[in-house]
Amino acid sequence: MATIYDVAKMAGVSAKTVSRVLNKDAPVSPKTRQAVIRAMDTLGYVPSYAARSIKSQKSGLVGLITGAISLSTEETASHGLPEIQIVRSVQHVVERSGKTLLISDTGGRSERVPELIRTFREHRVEGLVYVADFHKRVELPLPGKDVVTVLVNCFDDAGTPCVLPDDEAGQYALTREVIAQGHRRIAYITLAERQEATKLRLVGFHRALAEAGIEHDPDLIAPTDLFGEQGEHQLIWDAIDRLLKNDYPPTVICCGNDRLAMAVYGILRDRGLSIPGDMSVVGYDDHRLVSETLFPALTTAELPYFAMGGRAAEMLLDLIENPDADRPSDPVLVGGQVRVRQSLARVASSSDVIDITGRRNP
Amino acid sequence: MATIYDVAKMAGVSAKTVSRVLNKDAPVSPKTRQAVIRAMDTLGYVPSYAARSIKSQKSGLVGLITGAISLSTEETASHGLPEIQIVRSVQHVVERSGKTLLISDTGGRSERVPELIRTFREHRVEGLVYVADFHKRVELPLPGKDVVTVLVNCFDDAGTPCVLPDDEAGQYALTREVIAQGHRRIAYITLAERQEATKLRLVGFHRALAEAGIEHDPDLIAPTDLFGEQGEHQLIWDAIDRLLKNDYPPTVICCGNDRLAMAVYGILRDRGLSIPGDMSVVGYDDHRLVSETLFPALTTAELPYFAMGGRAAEMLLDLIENPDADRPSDPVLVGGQVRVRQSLARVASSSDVIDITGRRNP
DNA sequence: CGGTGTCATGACATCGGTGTCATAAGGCTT
DNA sequence: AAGCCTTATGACACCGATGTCATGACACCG
Repeated sequence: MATIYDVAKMAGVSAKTVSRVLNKDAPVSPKTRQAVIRAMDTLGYVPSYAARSIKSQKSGLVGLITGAISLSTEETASHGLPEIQIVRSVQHVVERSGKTLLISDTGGRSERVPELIRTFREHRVEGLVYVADFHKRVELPLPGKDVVTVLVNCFDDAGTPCVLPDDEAGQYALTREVIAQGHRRIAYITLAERQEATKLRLVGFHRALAEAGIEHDPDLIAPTDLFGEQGEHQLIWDAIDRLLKNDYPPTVICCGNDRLAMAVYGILRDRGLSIPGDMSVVGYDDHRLVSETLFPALTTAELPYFAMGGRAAEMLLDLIENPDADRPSDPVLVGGQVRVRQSLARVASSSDVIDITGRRNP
Repeated sequence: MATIYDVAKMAGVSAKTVSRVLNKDAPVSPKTRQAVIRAMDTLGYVPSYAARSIKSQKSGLVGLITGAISLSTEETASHGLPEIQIVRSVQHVVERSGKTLLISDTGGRSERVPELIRTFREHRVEGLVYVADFHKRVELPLPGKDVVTVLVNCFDDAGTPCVLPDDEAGQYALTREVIAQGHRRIAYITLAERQEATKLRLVGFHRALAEAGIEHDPDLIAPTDLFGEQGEHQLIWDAIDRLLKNDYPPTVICCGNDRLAMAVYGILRDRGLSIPGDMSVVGYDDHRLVSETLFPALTTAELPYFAMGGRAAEMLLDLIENPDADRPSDPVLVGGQVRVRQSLARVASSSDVIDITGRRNP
């Protein structure tokens, strides 16, 4: 590959002059500039980033680590949640800033993280982004003070800057929408309770119910601990079975995520219920592949992965620019939209009437 | 960040000796080695890749471009197909070889490709992988002879080495499985006919039918041109409507992909048909999120993205090692498994009986 | 005891750029 | 015409590693 000296020789000038043409940091006579540019074109010259960066002490690189990054040996059969959206938006923002993103995937083997960090440090990355596959607490080996770090979709106890989905607000808004459609008997099949998102969303769920004066009925909450194992359909079947056998069965089932809603669709119909005629179904995530394709299309709350990634990247670039500015100690929460689609039906006011008698909502 | 000179000074040796400890390319006395290692640890020293690579003339970098990379302005609302699996496996193989992968995403704006290539050349990548979101023909700006290139999930007219899914064999094997379950009236809702995959899979489909002595019935083929626009549910509804109104309706519907199958599930049930009791459904892709979660779980053919990425990465690394070896001029085809799940039912031999009378299979 | 070989180590050049400073050429002032 | 300023350009050092070659210390041999 051609070097700046090859270009200089061909153009009959010094290397420094070529450098000036490249960087436009000093005047060059039009005639010389032309000759230099012609030589660069002829040789297909592209300046070497490596050579530049040893001199300038700036690598222009940012690292990103993704893929089941928790160091605790926790089962994490992440079922293809599109955390890739986070990566895409980080990429987008970083690239637009003129820097280059190095992406590493642990492939679920979190013990490799230190090794990846070492590689990043060899490349002198100026910043690091950690992306988790779902909202979780993590304990991470940090790269050191000279590499600023931002966490996305996860947080640690060390107070590392982080960007998180606002699960509480999301579930709250979604549940309000369900209530606005007249529903009063609202079931909720949650994900594993130990998940951060589950805890927060339950808070939002209950807040919306309380605000609407709907009393909490524990029989309508069905926790499921799914992690993509065999037999998870059976678990969901049982949960639904219990809900339907309730004396006052629900008119809508809220699901912990869109994937769960997909399974619920099949099971409800297998039991002869139509959606949303006999039962409304609501998801969470707005996993477009699922929510838009299911028939009928799924009402759900957006997990704002794209926005989160962008926000995190901007924070990181800012921290790289001003390393001494005091970093926000609180997590940055990003809210998402509620997407109302056909799976949520308006229910007749009969329940409202009964509501008034005080019998159905004890 | 500490340099090799800082380490040398602290250890009381020359930089070259530190280099020798790092690279183990010459004997160093145990005592000196200890002192050097202690100094490296104290300073948190990590050698600079940039400095190394200008000297060695090897960057140790491989570039990857993904995201709607066709240069023709073609509508490509890729609906989240997990081509990310390709990227993951390329990453895995490249990383294991000791090199580092640079990933760029065009974000659907293919006109940015030349710009991305320039950035890669600035970083002196030794090889380049192009990943397409679905099996397609492309016309690409190639980076030049000093950067070997491999295409994945796409091919060009210039004979660039490429790795493709064996769509013909996949659909053939899948259809054989359907036939083995006793089905004779087999419908096929295809994707857009201009897609490479569609053409090839139709060939495999017909080959399997012909081998089983089942005559081709054009009324059972329903092409749909879906690209995630509004109203695509209506298109699928119409296609199914036509199939069901057939005098001899099908006992199974094969779908162009798993996403389509997901929509078909909903529509069939909305019409009161149970799956697979009244109608079997078969997909393509083995998009696990969909195929395993749908109830009942979906029978489908694997699109071997993971294997394809690994294969492509190995090819590329090989080409980097031996740039002069004659490259394979034919596409490398990678086959996938057939995944039989509950959505495909065995049909009673009644059809076999009728088969013999020759009335149902005209 | 001098010569020779081995081992451990260092001085210095080099890779491809950029920052610093010097200098030649030309135009303007007085 | 001498002096001065501006403009365009080049020589050289430097960034952080590694390759080449030299050198000093020491052991071994005859």
